[in-house]
Amino acid sequence: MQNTLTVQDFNLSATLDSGQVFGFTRRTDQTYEGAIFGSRVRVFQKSFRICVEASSKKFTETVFRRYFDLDRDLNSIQEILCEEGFKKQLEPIWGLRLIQQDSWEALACFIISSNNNIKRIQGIWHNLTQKLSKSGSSFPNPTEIARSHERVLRELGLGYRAPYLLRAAQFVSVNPDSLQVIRNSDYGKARERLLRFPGIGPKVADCALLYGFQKYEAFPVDIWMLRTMRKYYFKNRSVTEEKVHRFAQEKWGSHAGYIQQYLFHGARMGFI
DNA sequence: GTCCAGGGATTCA
DNA sequence: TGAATCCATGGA
Repeated sequence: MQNTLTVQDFNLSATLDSGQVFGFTRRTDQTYEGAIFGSRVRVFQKSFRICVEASSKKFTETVFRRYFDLDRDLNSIQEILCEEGFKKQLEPIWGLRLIQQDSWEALACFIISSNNNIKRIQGIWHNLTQKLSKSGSSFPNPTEIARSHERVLRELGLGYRAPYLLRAAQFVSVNPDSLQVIRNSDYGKARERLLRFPGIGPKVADCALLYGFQKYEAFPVDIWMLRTMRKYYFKNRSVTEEKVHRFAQEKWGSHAGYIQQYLFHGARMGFI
């Protein structure tokens, strides 16, 4: 499949560089290669035009638009950023969108993400994909990881997170409908379920829920968000992650996830 | 050598 | 309850 489509309020590089997905490699300034639901894709943006090349015929424009959340109206997000006084500073990343990625991939990647950095997580993504997935080009499914061993996962760079990922993979491969159950639950219930897994705490759960289960109330608080929220909403006083989380939930509700993504990426880029 | 990274579990006070 | 400590690993 090769296609060109017209987009509004979409920023490909901000979307793919904002730490929500780890399987994309930047080839040129605006060209990325990666895997979307099992298809290899190459994506290129030039202003309002997107060019997509995919290895599979099953990969359609509809799939692309859903994956990049392109049918969402971002006006309400823009209004909030404006009210909060971030509009001007975050102009360079305007059009950043939350990817609707595969539930298992998001869950697995954010188990790996704990006390880790984005570059290493990307490296581990590629190691797992090359060594454990049948295709060698898209993220291994739960069964493929469950068949592996803790020792192998450690060799691929997971460190102490290896048993966490292994146990999650084993659980999901034995209970194949468990992800769908979480998807069908409301945010609070879904969060409770994820928190029962070893290696999944509040932050990892919120990332998985936001990126992999489309729970837009989720508000992951990592070290960057803690610093940023302290700076703008807590007069630089020390606050707990839990308090920041509660604050954002009450303030932004179902928009919290999107606001978090703009603040997180904006802070990492040095814009705020 | 030391610090840090999209944290979480365990131990200790 | 809340604060310290440990956990693998690689880049800065």
